[in-house]
Amino acid sequence: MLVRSSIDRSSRALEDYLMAIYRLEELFGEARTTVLTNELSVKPATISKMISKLAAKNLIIWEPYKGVRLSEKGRAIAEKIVRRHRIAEYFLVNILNMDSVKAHRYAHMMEHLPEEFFDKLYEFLGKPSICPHGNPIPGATPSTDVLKAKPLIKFSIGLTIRIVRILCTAGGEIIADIYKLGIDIGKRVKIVSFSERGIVLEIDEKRILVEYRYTLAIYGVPVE
Amino acid sequence: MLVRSSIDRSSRALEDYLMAIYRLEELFGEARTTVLTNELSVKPATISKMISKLAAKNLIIWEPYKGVRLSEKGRAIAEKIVRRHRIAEYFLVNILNMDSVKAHRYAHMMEHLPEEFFDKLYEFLGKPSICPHGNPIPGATPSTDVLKAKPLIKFSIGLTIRIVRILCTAGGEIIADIYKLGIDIGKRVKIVSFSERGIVLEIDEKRILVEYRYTLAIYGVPVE
DNA sequence: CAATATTTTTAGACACATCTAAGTTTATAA
DNA sequence: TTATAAACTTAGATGTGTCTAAAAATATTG
Repeated sequence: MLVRSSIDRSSRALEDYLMAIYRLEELFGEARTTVLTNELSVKPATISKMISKLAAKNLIIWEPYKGVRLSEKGRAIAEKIVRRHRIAEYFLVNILNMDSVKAHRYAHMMEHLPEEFFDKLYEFLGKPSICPHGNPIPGATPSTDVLKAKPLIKFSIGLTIRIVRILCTAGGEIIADIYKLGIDIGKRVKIVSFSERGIVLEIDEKRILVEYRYTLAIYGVPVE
Repeated sequence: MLVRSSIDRSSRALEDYLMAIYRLEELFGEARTTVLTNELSVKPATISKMISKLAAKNLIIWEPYKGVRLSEKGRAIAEKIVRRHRIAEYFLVNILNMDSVKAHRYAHMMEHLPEEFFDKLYEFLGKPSICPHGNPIPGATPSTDVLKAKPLIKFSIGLTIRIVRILCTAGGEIIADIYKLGIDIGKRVKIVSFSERGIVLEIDEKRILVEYRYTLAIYGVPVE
């Protein structure tokens, strides 16, 4: 079979879909068609068609009209891509001095480069264990903080939480919005109350309302 | 219009074709269908079809059954990609310690990443003026050596030449073969004679025959 | 709980780069 | 210089990922 020397076209879409599903599963426990629509900038009909292909390849588990989750096989592939993505992000932020939102977008373009590139890059970077958003790089030993961290929504009123990681979606809009609110890795926030729309947080002596769709992505640990 | 966050598919093929034509033009003065076939690992019919598309877009000048050359417009695009390719190669060899043949292959996969990535990377690398194969990085000020260098085939018998640059093709087979012969940037070779098949060179006190298709790619300057 | 709105899927068309097969042009050799 | 070989192009088919339009399932609301 002939092999183009550029990045293989066929595996690209597949990897993008698995990545998107991985992220949504991380956030919501499952991936719905409409949400994938935003993640992949593609019409619902396209998502449906691709979903049935991925399901036929046993990469995902599909309950029609309900949603999809990754199979073991699919998750294994997705985790490889997540690793590449986070190594790329680390490089873009810490070596090339890109802001972390832009880095996220560019990392998405780099994540289809071959494994060996990332092995070399990872070596050069000194084998970091987390990406700039605090998310663990698969393969590295995660810190206890990262392991213990839970989404803000899981903590009770009154607790002060140190932000440890922020989950990312494909477009990067969610992380951009979150950083705009003044939330960042290492910052401390206090859970003030739960309203209908979101969580009221105290951060830098100010109170802000953070919508639930964001608080699902913000992981932290209680401050002793 | 919807925009995928991954690298745009449509521009990929176009960029690959322009790059291949650029390289063959550099080597042979024009690009023929059969040769493009090797460069792009694609059947002749495909080359023909793509050539007529590129010609319709005024990116190349096409004389059917004769060959193609880049138009001004096409050359401008190709030079951007060449720049990206050579910056990537420099990074892969000098920072990630890849051997230069493999770097060439990987650079080919990276060369479709966006301009800004390469601007940042170029900055980080200290704005080098040549790639690891000695080829100038467009935009940088080239050294006089690079400007004066000519292919070995242009020099007369008896001259000693210092190798300055080695032109590359897509697959990287040519550079790999050349390096295997013991030829490398900075080395001195003496033009012994011209045979039917190639040039007899004296290198490291040994005489070797280098086929003409290789000598076209090997650029050097006479040693005073 | 019935009507309506939203989400999801199916069906079918399209663009794109590729292929094979066949025809045309150019080059080579007897 | 004609016959044969090689290079190149055209025509038409295929696979993949996308789209629109319409149908089906699920969720929401009066």
